[in-house]
Amino acid sequence: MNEGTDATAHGGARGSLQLRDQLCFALYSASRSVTARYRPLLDELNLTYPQYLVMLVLWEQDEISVRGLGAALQLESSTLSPLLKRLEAAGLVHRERRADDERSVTLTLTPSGLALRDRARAVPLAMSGAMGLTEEQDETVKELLRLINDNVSRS
Amino acid sequence: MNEGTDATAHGGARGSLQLRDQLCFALYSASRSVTARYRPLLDELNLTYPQYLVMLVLWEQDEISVRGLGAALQLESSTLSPLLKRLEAAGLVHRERRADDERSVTLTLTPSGLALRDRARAVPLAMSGAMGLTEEQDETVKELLRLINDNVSRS
DNA sequence: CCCAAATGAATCGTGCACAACTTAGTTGCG
DNA sequence: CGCAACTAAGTTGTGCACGATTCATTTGGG
Repeated sequence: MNEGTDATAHGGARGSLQLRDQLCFALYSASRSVTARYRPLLDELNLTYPQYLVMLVLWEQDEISVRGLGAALQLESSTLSPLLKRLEAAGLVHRERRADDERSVTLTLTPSGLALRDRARAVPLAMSGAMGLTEEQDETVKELLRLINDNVSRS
Repeated sequence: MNEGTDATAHGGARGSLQLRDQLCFALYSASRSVTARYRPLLDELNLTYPQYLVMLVLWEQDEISVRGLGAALQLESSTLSPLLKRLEAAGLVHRERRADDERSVTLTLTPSGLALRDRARAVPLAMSGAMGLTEEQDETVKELLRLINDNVSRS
């Protein structure tokens, strides 16, 4: 009814200002919903969602620099430094300046951090169930999200 | 090579702890990239990304309660209250207690807030270009994101 | 060798998100 | 009517995100 006021209101929603047409909102909204759904699972592990992502990286590749972690997660040191301090305070991660380059800090898992991996194994499957996508939909959306990420990050 | 340690390492990635297999990370990561890409566009309008979303709602439906806005954006009053104060301070939004229910606050656009709509028209199209999806991919990913959102929010 | 540029991490300030709580106002039931 | 349950906003505390800046260290060119 109010489409007359929109420049491109003829089905193609690319230039619309309507919230429901915006891919960005679908993305923002789904991301927050998913994070919220993770929360109770991660509470069991005493991790926040970004902390969980950091642990995923470390479980995959122990001994990594803050810089390398930032590259993997696309996060700045200004985000990671305080987060890593909290993980260190929780006894999951050890931080140490590199002997051969004092600018760099090497992250390693403590025994406790390594052990947490076993308790975390149930998390991805539980979440996959909550999302309720078929294997094919799951792959499709992951591919499209990575495409968006690549296109938008480029330049 | 380290797939032997994963419970379900045979192609199906549903239960993997590897970062690149996680839909949640693709989602989180794409969402942040897209928001970052919006930033310079929205700086022109002196809006943050969540503020822009609030303005989208108000441009679509002027006169809405904080509660209604929260329902539209799936955000709590604890997030919206300070954000709306900033929009009011910027002279874009007017807040007023309802006469017939003093608990409720009605939001309306100021002339300046209404005028901003014209300057915002270019934003969605510019972003659509930056994301670089075909019309079909755009629709597909929006549908799947809404499906995820629905499934994950349910219960 | 020296010093300017570059690099890696951390710090600071602003603005979300959200849980837990508070305050004020409304409603409905005995 | 009276008051307990409920509702709408707002406040507080914690933890991201990120730009801008700082600090220590390393590197490379003259």
